[in-house]
Amino acid sequence: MKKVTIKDVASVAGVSYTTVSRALSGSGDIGEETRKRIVQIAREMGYSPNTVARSLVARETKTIGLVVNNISSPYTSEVALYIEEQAWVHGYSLILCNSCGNVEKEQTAFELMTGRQVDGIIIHPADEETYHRILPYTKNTPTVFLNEDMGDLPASYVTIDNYKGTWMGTEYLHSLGHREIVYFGRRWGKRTRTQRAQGYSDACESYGLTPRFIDYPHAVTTSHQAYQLARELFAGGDRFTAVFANTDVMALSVLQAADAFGVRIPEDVSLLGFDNIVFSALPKINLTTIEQPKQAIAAAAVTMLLGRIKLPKTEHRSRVLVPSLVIRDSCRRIDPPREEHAV
Amino acid sequence: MKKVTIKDVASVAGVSYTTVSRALSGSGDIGEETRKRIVQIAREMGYSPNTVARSLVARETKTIGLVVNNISSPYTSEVALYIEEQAWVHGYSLILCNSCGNVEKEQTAFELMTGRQVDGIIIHPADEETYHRILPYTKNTPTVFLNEDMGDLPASYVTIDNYKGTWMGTEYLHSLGHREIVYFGRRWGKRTRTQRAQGYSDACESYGLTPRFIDYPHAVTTSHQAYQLARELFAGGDRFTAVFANTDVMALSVLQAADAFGVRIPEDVSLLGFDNIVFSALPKINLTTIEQPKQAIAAAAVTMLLGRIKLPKTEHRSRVLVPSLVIRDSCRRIDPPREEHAV
DNA sequence: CTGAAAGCGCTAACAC
DNA sequence: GTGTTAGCGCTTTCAG
Repeated sequence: MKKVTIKDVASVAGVSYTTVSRALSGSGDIGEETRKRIVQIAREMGYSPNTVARSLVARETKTIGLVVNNISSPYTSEVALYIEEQAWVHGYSLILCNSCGNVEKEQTAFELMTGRQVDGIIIHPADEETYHRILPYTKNTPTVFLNEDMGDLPASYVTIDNYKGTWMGTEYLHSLGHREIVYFGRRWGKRTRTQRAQGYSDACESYGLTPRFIDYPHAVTTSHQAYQLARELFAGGDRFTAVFANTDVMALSVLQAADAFGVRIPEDVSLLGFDNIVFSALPKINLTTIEQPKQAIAAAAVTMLLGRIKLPKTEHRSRVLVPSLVIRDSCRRIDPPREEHAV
Repeated sequence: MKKVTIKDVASVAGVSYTTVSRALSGSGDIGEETRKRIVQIAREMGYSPNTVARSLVARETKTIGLVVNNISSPYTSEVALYIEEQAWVHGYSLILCNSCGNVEKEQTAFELMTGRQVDGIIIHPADEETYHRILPYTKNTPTVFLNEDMGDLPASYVTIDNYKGTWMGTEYLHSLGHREIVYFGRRWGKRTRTQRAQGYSDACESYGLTPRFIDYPHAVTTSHQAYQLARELFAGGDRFTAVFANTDVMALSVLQAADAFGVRIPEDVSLLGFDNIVFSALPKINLTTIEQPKQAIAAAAVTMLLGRIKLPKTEHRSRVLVPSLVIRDSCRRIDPPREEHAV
């Protein structure tokens, strides 16, 4: 089954293959008569253009790379869906790669993708180190970072205001009368994580509360590991009236552990998540959470990347979208123990 | 920022660019001395091979296309993760495309992907019509169908025994004493769907039960639409003691609707799902379901595709994996109304 | 309006 | 061992 090329069409049509190229790419100077005839013949012969060859001369592949930690994470897969849709609309295809939270694999992914001449890359970085690791590749390939505030680094990114998100969440819990809130699943290594922890921490301070953290040692959230950690939380015997989870997936694990320990949510302890994945809206889950505007994030990332592909020289830009509080049923009002009345 | 090519390296090294090619691709005849020197120079110059050019001559891209209905579906994204991992292990990259359950878009995706010279394609078809629509492309590009029994059609596929799955589920419900089981979310257009419905239907018949179907008119499952349908189910006032949902996502919607109507699961009605997505294991969800071995499916699909890429002439093959029952808490034993005792 | 020729970056015969 | 040459499929000057 040999594939039919432009030359095959040319010889059948009895013209030079240049003419065929022109007829097919619709570029300018060609007789309407011959054009139609060639297009017709090409169709009959089942011709389909070889994009690889075309890319080689055009020096663009109309392909963008997407590297994420884990495509099966609900948050990520939802964003990936929107990114693919946006890319598609603009005539771009997606090459997907899971880094598994591994910086080495991120680097390999960049090597592979730049080798494949992708026009640009969107990366949800695994770690703080990521930036430096992939820096050499970003010199030649426009890159936008997803969900990560790159601060002063020369990098384009779109993210949300994580600091504000956790502040907002803490504020909400405080307004419900909670004074003993533990932050579950703090991690290190990325600004996003630090900022989330910081927003909570600063809010606590401003309300005169003592921040308390449960740190999560692993790079990628797995339900199982988060569940183990949540068990320790409840087994620890510490006092707290609310837990603010670093992500919805973690919150779900807390929910599960609470269930195992006979702790009722929200009667015994309130639970607040972050991300607003679809399953958080489920009945009996009904997780109150901080929403990330996923569709807007995806659209902004694609738009930004396409902009940089067109004008690579432009200064780096950033878009910081705002999260919002989605109130469902996992947090309840309680009577604050001492200082003051609930608002 | 011009990219450095093999020629640049050659001129710096003072050799012909063929030599550089040989040095870099490590193929055979070249002096160990010069090889090392060239590799060194290439590294210093930041050379990175242009895979596009290489693909053009090699006539392979080491890329496989993956087209799915919706990457954000939990089942799909999990399978996609495993597929990407498997592909990666074998040195292949993934081009991802969402068909959104749309046959037109599937066709466009095939056109695009074959144009990009992918070495093969894995497709989770949207519809029965899919096969015929993409047939012309499969002539030149090895294709394996995912999650769809292609029957006698000349096509390679890996799927599970859906018929057995629903039979097994129905049998289980029957064994718990259920005699009025409704099948929620039957759809048309794919064998998979028909087979699921049929397994249930035949099992009912063999147990002397009357099959009852709630049909789902849409192509892609959205929680919202499934929820609406589930509401109608409970609003209808029909009698039933168990519902067997076509997918876990649908089961979750049933759960939600039940909640809204004050119907308790499993006290008032038992609920059985299909797929075993991660969230079904959640506390308070704890959905009993038919498990699809996702990792095995992914591995089989990649293996099969790679096999066909290597030997395209081979006869079409199929792998039909077996589903299994995962018992959790959403189905309970009841006293059968009349005929006989529960086992 | 159409054809000839060059070349995108790389590999693979085939010489030397 | 290394260089020369051709060519993968296509687009794009540049002539005519």
